[in-house]
Amino acid sequence: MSAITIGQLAELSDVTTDTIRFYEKLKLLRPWQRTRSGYRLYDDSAVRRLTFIRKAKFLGFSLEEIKKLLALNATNTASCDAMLKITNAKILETRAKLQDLSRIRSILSRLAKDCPGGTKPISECPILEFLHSPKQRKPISLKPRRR
Amino acid sequence: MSAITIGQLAELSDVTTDTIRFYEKLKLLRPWQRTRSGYRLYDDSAVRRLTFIRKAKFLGFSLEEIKKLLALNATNTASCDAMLKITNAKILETRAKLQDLSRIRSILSRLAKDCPGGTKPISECPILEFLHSPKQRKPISLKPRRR
DNA sequence: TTTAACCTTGGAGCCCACTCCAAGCTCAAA
DNA sequence: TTTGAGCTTGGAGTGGGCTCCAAGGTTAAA
Repeated sequence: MSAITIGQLAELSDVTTDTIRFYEKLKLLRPWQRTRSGYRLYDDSAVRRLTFIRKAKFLGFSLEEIKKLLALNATNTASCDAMLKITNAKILETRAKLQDLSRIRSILSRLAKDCPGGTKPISECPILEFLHSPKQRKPISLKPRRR
Repeated sequence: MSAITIGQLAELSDVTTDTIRFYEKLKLLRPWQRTRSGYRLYDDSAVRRLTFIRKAKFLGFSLEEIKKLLALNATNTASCDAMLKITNAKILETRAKLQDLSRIRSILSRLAKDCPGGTKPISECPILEFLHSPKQRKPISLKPRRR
């Protein structure tokens, strides 16, 4: 069992010491113990825990959500079902974002295609025209579904 | 030329008066004039300007970027080319975000597919296993398989 | 004339996930 | 023993886009 300092943990986990202390404040991570002088000491499980946090963050979970994931992980009563439910919810969330973004991309692409570019005066630019037009027109619909 | 108050403009544009004042602070929008008592008065062009801002925001432009768009729009020397360039940059940006999200979705989907759900103890959950694994390993690659 | 709704300003607060700082203590190497 | 890197704490700042508030002035309708 190797005890490491916060700086070493930071190095190993590719985060800053500030981030580790910040996670501690949010109760995501606690040092295994402290030296008499108050230095935080961590064991290997801290590295695994930080890996967990980083990967979950990468998948789009907020730190609050990650806290729940870690809590779930710590129980021995919970079943896979719980994780699957959370994952499915995140999939839906991600799909919704993808759809929004994809709609935006297609609008932008159409505008770029319609814009002649070159030296045509900007007063006739179809992109600016679109941005000024009060409502979505037939071929391009605007409303985000939620809000 | 109908002069309207900030409240009426807000109503017409579906934003709050606070937002309008906030945009004014950022120099995105100025009242056409003030009454003697200091009330802001707007004309129709303010509605169009707010429409412009809302639509550009929807397309993913930041308020700072929108300021530049509005400036461009106000010149009579600029050409379509400038708008096209900005639009193409935003398309690239959007595509990058789409790719990131799409990668995340495919990882999540794969994890959901691999998780048996039901009452299987969470200690054997492949999703948690993935979150703990230090690097992407063989069976679950972070790279999308197809595309 | 009264009242309620509207407007004014400056400034603070919010969300999220950090990031930076100051003042001081501890530790390992030379 | 000295030096310099590393650690401690609490608190403030960042960014983007608002959102809310207090204290007071203005306006339109009844």
